[in-house]
Amino acid sequence: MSTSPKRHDVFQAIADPTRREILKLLAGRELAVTEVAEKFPISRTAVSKHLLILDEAGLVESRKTGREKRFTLKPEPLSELEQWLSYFEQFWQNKMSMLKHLAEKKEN
Amino acid sequence: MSTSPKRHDVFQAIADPTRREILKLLAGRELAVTEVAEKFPISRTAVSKHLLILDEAGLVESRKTGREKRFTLKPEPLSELEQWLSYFEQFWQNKMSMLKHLAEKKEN
DNA sequence: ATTATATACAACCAAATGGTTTCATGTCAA
DNA sequence: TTGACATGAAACCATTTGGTTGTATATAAT
Repeated sequence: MSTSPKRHDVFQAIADPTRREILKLLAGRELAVTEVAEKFPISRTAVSKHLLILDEAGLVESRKTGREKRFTLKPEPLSELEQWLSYFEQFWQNKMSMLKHLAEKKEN
Repeated sequence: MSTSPKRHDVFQAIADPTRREILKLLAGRELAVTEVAEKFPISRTAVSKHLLILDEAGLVESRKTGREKRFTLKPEPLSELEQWLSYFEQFWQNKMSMLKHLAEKKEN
């Protein structure tokens, strides 16, 4: 009845860089498996597996329309991450060290 | 010269539940490998490996005093996570769904 | 000097992970 | 209805992961 059997949690789901990219791709727009796969150098099957893992973590939602299955981001489970993170904020006594660290990363 | 060769990033580092627990343990206090290992059902060697991975991700700092090596939390790299998360906040259009999701988890 | 403690290092192992290719099936278009 | 397209599913593979045990070495404590 509930969603997927949840063999993967949010922390595992976002551990993989490809999956993190997929999430960004699906943020806002709805894409079919093939459309997602086009953006990556790996096979459609591999992308499909990543989508399954993201689905198990509740991070994406899918809808079958005709022969394709279209996915969108479902950001809610990220709250668990946010919650986890919030615990550590108290140990960032001086937020400066964090800001400095942030400034050091040019990358997104 | 920089810290460790960083074969592991923050996302991978926090993917494992044992490592997440270790981080909480080290938040605030400084513990030696053996002291950390005592809190887990796994071997000291296994814990030591987890500490190495956390170190590679820059999430802990160690200091050798006599025959022991004492670790503490170094939360700064968590900013990368926070940064990553912040991107998705815009897709949480109504924060209610997030709060609802948070409310559903009794667990910490 | 001897023993106990704290850690490191190496070898090994089973299971999980991230990928592939191949084949089957359902759906759309000519 | 025949072919093209989108996906699913299975089998397989190499590497990584999370763990183990055993051995070595440095530091304390007796």
